[in-house]
Amino acid sequence: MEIENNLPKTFDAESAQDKWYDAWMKAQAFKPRPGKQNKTFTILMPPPNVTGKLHMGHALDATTQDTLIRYKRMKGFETLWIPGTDHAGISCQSVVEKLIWKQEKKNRYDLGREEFMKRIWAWKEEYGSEIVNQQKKMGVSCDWDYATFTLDDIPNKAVNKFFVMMFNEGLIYQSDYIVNWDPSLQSAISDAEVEHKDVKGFFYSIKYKVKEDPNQVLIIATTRPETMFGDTAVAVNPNDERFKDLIGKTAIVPISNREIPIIGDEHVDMEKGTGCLKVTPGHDFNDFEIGKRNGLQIINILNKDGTFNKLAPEIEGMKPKDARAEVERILVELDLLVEKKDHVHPVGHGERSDEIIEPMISKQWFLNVTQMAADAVKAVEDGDMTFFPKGWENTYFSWLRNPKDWCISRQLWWGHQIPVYYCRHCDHKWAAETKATECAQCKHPEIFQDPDVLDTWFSSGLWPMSTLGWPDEKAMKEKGFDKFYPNSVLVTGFDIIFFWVARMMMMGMKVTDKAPFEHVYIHALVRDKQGRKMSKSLGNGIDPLDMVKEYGADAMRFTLAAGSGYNRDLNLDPERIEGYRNFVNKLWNAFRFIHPYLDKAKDDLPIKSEWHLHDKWILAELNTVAKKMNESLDVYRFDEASAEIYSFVYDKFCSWYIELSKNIFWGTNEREKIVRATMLKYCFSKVVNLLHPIIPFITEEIWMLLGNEKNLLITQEYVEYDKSLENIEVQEMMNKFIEVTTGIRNIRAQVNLKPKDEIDARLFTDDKKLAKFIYDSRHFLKDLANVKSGTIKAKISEKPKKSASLATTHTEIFIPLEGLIDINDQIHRIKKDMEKTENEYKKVESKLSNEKFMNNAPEEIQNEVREKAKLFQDKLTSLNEILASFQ
RNA sequence: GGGCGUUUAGCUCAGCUGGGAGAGCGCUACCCUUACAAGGUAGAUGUCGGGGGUUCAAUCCCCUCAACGCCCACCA
Repeated sequence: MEIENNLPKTFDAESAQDKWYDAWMKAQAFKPRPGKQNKTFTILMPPPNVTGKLHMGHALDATTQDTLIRYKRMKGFETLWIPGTDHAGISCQSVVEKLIWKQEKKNRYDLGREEFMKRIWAWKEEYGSEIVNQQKKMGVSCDWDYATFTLDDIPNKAVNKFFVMMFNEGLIYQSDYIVNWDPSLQSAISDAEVEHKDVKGFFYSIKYKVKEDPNQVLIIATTRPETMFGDTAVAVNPNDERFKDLIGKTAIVPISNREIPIIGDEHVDMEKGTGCLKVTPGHDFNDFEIGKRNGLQIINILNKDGTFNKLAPEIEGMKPKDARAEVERILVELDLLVEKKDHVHPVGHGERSDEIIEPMISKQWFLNVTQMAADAVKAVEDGDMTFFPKGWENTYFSWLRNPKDWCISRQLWWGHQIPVYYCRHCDHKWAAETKATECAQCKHPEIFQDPDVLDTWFSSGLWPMSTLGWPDEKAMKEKGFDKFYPNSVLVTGFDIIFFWVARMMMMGMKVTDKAPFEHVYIHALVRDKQGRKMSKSLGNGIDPLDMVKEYGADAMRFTLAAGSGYNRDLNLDPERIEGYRNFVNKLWNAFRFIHPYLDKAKDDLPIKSEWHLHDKWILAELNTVAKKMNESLDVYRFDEASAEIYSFVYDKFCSWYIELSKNIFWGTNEREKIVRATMLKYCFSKVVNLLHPIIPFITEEIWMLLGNEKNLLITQEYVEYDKSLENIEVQEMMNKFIEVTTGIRNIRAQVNLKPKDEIDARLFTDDKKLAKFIYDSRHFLKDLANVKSGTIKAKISEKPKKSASLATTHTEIFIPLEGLIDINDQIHRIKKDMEKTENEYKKVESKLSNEKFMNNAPEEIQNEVREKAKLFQDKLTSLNEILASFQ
């Protein structure tokens, strides 16, 4: 009989994606809704940059968080997933600056602050939402009504409020400091934004004359001779016998012929270079420290754009690279250059601009984080916040246990302008939450606001609160601050544990006294299949949207979930996505199989007495999977959860249960058909339910086709473990049955039987339950291994002669094929198996005969070993029997 | 230099509190069998990085060596 099937042979991912995303939105399925748990579950999405294009890191973020939120939603939590975007100060500003320069050959100063800001906002409005559309393609089920942009009104208020709080507590202060100056951005950037790269350069040895003794010359080694215009001392180690006498004397800086003191400072490494160090406090971090210790003068010889200023007249206007060459030329001319040799050394580069960073003195705002950092450490130590995997707390601690004050000002325009005002009239300086129009002290209207903006992470640190309305009381009420703060879990990559996690902890606890989340799940970083970082320069990036297009969002999500556990890297090979696309398709085709029988299926399971052994088995297996999936997802082991359901679908459901159903559907017993159809529908409902958090689209589609046109799967209750379905006995029996069936197939393959060749199988076992199980399943062996006839007898019975044979630990299998098989080949195979089994037997036997083992090993283990020994023995006996049958 | 981590099948990785080495992909052979060739059936492959120790028993615990990766510090 031909079965009509109007479903397409492959799953159409693309149309399902759009269809179901719209349906979920329409049903408002992403909005928080009280459930049976009577608890909330909140996730805060790490806000992608507005400049951004979706990359694999976002895809992983989206997959893990969406899987969690869908899982918890189905479990009956009142779930809220908050999306948002970040203004990304530096990178966004530089993108727009570059664009304007390209189109109009104008920089931001040409346009002026107001006009430039207008342009950047316009750019943001046009391109800033791109990433949101891309996220939707992947099925993220966040509540878009909560979407927040870091420069929105409320985050803005939050920033000002927090700033003023800290300012008034005296924790925010302004100081001259040596900062990492990015000449291309013309802004200070934080230590953490500086990336050190090895660069090929030279080590120059230069003569510095000593004033007091014209014959004496100090040889100073440096990689940066051009900074000598900023030298304000020469330092030697006070313990260095070679130079001890020089301390207190005066050195003369070459070229400019300035006189500078020779000082002693422990920092100087006697082994390194020549043991003499030129000290340039204005342009070197260590020298800055030396300068502070010794009260040295600071000379700034650089302009903001990184060129030299008039204090270095010989190289004024040059960039460091040219300046270095020029200084070298002059030194050679003056015969002051002793040596120049190749030298590779690390040089700081701006993470975003990739420009060489110049250490430079400037006035910056700082936040004293000493106490906040200590509190943030304590919260984790006390278990108020837990890292998954736990090891990441070390990274967190290592940052926060040695906190350096946070340089929070940036010389940019795009961002939150620092809410500090200055009065031109009375010189008063104050911080205000709302825009000031007159001096807080003398009421004079001639005031101006600090031109700098705050580090992007300043607003990011307040994100868990500001997205829920803080500090606006009305907004907090509307958004349910009290209900959803603290968040349940934060999902992010380890690269921003300090940048973001630590700062949210510090700031959140400062304001609310509570850690902003209970758990932090740190996922892997996505790399290419060779383990390299995906980057533009390597060109090895994989665009998630390309993958979605090619394989479907579900396939990509499953791949990412299957790769996410407690690992640190996720090496992604598109071939893996293809593999899981095949899995998605397998699921689809399994559904196509049951589809024609659905009209026979009842809504409720039949009474237990009607359950076939195979039914009991599949329900027990399904139940086991449900248990493991719940357990795994609870602790963020997406890899385990994926593997469980994957192997269930392939190795249990498709390979056996569906195969075992064909005989029934092709038979004539209508009642059996109804029972089986009901079972299949039931199992399939559970399977798509279990899979939904990971692959939402196909599961929602199948759920509908299973006859649930009115109820969306997204709002169903997640399958949980059910003790009444447990059935270890049937599971064991079925495993043996599978072993026997595979054994028969194995023999068929060995002797090159064609699938069409029918066989007669003679089975011998002493396991009576198994014998009955096989007998009850005898009709199925026709479909499974093309067994036409056969017998099951006790092992003691007479065996057929010269058959193709094989033994398991419980059953001997004989396929009488005399004349068709090579007897020697058979004997060879049996002997080989025997050898292997003997080896295994010896291993366990040696344990049993080991007195120490018998005295020390726990009884449980001893029993297990005894059990194994018996099984191997049984198998050996069987193999001997078979061998005898060839005599 | 300081810290963290990794090393298990050709590739990517899993192996929880020690007790017979696993998965996916790839590979080989046979099969277009009425859900699926994006498939089926069967199969091969590992001194669990090296060395030492603890233990009745070590892929798992301890020490040590090696290789690799990441983070931090470092422009003499």
